[in-house]
Amino acid sequence: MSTPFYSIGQLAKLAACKVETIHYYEKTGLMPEPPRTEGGHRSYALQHVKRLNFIRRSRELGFTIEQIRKLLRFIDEPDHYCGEIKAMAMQQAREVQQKINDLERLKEGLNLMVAQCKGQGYSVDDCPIIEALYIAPE
Amino acid sequence: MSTPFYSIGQLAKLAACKVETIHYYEKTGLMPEPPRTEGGHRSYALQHVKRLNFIRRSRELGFTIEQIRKLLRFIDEPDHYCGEIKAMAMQQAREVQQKINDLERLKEGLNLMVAQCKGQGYSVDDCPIIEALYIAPE
DNA sequence: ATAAAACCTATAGTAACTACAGGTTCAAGA
DNA sequence: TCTTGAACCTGTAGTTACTATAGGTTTTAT
Repeated sequence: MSTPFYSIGQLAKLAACKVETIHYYEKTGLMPEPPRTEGGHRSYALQHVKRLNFIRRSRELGFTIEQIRKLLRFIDEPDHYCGEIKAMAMQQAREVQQKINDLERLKEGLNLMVAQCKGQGYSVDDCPIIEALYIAPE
Repeated sequence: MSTPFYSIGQLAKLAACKVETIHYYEKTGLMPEPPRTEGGHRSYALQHVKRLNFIRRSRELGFTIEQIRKLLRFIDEPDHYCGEIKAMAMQQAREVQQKINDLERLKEGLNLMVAQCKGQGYSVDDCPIIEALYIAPE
């Protein structure tokens, strides 16, 4: 079996993120400062791979760094309970729904404009898209 | 009737954006450098109100500054035709749809986690949300 | 005339990274 | 063992679209 230590490049591959991002997470305290080799290279263990995966997947779900910091505190301190984490996930789901609603309205507006636009061959002066955006005050 | 000149503060109110944002748009070339008063204050006319409204509404529809710069070039140069603008609006609609799809998947993931979580009273060790995020390699 | 509100410029800060520059260490082949 | 190239190191600057602050000047209203 191989030793359970990973270079930062290996960690990056295992958790599907970039080396620079790991540096950044370390600087901002999401990832711990790992032990180093003689020469000063970072040396990671399996727990780091797990933690970084957690961070990446949380980012993919739209959590901000600050929210993830909070989630990690819940995990790091063993006296916290699941309720707080559930509440955060529910809140996050609500925010995502809100964003979806906004984008749906936005899409409506765009489609309306596109439908009305005669397209090629007509000058910008007659373009209803421009019209729609260029609302003159009074 | 009043003179058709507006201070930057009045312009900001008429186009529903902040004074600092107008400064920023000027620096980055979206808004032109307007004439000044004796004392050096910016003096705007109706065309500026229209242009700033155009920019704001385009931003609300999710266009980036670079895209708006392009749209404004189409408008500023009288030899362009509506087709290019229609194409940009359609492309934008496609991108918005893509974002909506991504967020829908994300919401699914969150709701699944929330549904499985027993909540209050259970320790973090048993939490399926943590479980779902903390995917161990190997 | 005076004082408050609005304006001016320039710089730094925000989120979450990404991309250098210029140097050091590690791993593999000859 | 030596060498070379890949991977690593630190630190700083750039990205997007603004927002905020500081410290000073002009305008406007009383």
